[in-house]
Amino acid sequence: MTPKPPAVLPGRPTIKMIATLARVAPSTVSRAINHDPSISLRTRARIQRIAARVGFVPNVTARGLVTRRSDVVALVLGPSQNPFYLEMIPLITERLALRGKPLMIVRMRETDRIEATLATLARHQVSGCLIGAASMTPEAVALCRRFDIPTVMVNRLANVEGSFVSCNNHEAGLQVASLFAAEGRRCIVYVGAEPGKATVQDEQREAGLRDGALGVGLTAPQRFATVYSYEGGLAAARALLGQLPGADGIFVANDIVAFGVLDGLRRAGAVVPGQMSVVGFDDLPQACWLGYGLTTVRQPMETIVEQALGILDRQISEPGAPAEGVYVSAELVRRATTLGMPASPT
Amino acid sequence: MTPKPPAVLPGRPTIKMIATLARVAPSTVSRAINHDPSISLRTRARIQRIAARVGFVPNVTARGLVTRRSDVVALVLGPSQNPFYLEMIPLITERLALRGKPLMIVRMRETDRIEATLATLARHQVSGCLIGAASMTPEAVALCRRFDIPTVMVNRLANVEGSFVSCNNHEAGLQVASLFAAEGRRCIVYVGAEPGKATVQDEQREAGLRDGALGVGLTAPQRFATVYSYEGGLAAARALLGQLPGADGIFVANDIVAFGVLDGLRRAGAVVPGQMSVVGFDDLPQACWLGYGLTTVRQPMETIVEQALGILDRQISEPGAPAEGVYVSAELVRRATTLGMPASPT
DNA sequence: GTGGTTGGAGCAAACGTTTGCGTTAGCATC
DNA sequence: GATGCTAACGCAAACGTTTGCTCCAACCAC
Repeated sequence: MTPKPPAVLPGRPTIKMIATLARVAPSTVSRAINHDPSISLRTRARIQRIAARVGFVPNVTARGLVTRRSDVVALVLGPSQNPFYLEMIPLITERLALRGKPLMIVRMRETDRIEATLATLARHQVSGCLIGAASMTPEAVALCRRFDIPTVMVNRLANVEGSFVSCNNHEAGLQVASLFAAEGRRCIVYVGAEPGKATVQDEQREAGLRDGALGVGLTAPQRFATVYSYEGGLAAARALLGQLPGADGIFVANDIVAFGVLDGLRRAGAVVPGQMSVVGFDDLPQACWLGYGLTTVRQPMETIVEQALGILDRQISEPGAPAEGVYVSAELVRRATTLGMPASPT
Repeated sequence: MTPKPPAVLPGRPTIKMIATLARVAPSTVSRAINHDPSISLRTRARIQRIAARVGFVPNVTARGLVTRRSDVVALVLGPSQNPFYLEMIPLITERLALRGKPLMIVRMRETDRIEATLATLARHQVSGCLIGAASMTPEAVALCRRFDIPTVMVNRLANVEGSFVSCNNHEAGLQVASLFAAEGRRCIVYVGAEPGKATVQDEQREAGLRDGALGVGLTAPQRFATVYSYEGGLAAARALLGQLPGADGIFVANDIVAFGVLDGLRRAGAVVPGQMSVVGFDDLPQACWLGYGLTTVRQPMETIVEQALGILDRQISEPGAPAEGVYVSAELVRRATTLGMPASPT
């Protein structure tokens, strides 16, 4: 009957309600809330007081409509089983919380195309996007530009333009090679991804190992391919012992596989590190558990995340900013699966 | 000079552009895209063809403004170190992807109040919310209602109203007790959270263990408190061996602590399971690694997630729906840290 | 031929903010 | 006492969708 009651009280408080309550214009409320200096401190304080009293919560959806930003940062993950990327999530959310931004996770299944995934991000007007375990294509990069989504690839390299932050895989490979050499290892192998699934990272790690090995007069390390999982590591260990019994130094592309390799070797009776050294990559929390003590290349996750978000910040604040690429250096952490640990105190 | 060029081509395609392209009204485009049956199949197809051709991506921000929904589901996590909740993320994102919804992660730090966190969700108009490792308060529940955010607590119980899905912790405790009894254990202990940090879940697990133990004539299990981490487990093992050397059956509140307990026991020379049984909770992937072989209570994560999302679906589609609570039953997975494994074939 | 139905599409008003400009009052300047 | 300046605020038009109506033909039964 009554076409519409004025409705000043019901539902969630909006800027308009506060405006009428404070007897100012909605625009003034908006500016007051956003600390616009062109509003006098008196009114600003008064409005903020009222806003707090009625429990006002700004609607970012409405804001996003006009600013074309949602304050949300997306992390796109591939189907990878590697817990490294999961471990990154708490860190990212924490750092983002400092900026008042939430994190949106988008996971790609094996069959999903990155282009479709980016469309999802575009729908939600994310203000930035981190590419985790997933690969960019030149078309995807174009889409990002078209949709105006600042993007940085974290820990992924690809032969495409764009910002990235990655650790120096080649250098890490060199370090591992020289560790093996210092231990007197003669027959080095690299355990990596199956053909066609190797990323640029993998290749660089392997290349580093190879270059390092050749540099000290060793033969080029043989390559064993396996699926990236604990079970894949078990299988790799079996294959390796069967096909190359003389192997005495193993560099595994990531920790999760390395744990499998280690357990596989032990089950087969191989003595680590006496007979054989094992080095992983990532430094997952489990690496320092007593049962493993895995020597591994530590990716400085905090630094990586910090840098990635920093780049994103810049790309967001000045849209035309050029792409940035930064390498952070990885650190070899020596534990029980290689020789020569400095004698432990006591 | 010219006040504004018609601008039919630039920027991201909108419903209006498609409307002019197809010579229909914007509303018709909207309905066509959303499969509204009141649009003839001919026009619908024609519009969809055009939309696809120009690469139209609907703007959920604009939609959210009117529908007051964003299609985003939030998962709020506490500061817990337990990887169980991280493992849940891929599963949730996958299931949500089927529904075309992305996942937003909101992490609470130790000092954050859940009420503030919910405000964040309200800003973003999330259409639903899963409470993971974090505790609800009655005020928080009220806020959810006020903000109209359907909420389900997953794997968390609290003495508040609201939907939840949880595994039957008490029953699991009983199972563990009877396993210990069948093994002839006499001195059972429970390793749980520090005082004040125990959740209802913890208490139920412990209560189940106690009830089971008393039921078969054992004394009530002693309780050891520790921080929920691997290192906490190590410490608990040390304390336990020192204070209660006669202990022969340990039920640990979760796997991550159990791994620490196990390693701590081994380091101290205790023989597992000969001298002592160890049972964990969660069935993390590491539990079946060769180095551990942890007997543990498996939380059926798939079922839990499926149920939680199902409840959420219902709460979203019919806003007034009553709260639902479902218990799923946990399954004891016997491995190497308890006796009596069925003889392995071969 | 009339009146009633109905399928298909358009109109226009929201939804809650932001923001470029326009307006006002107060004050100092000459 | 006009003029100019500035600080403080109001107006109104966006932003891209959705949705309750209205409207118009075309069809049906009588």
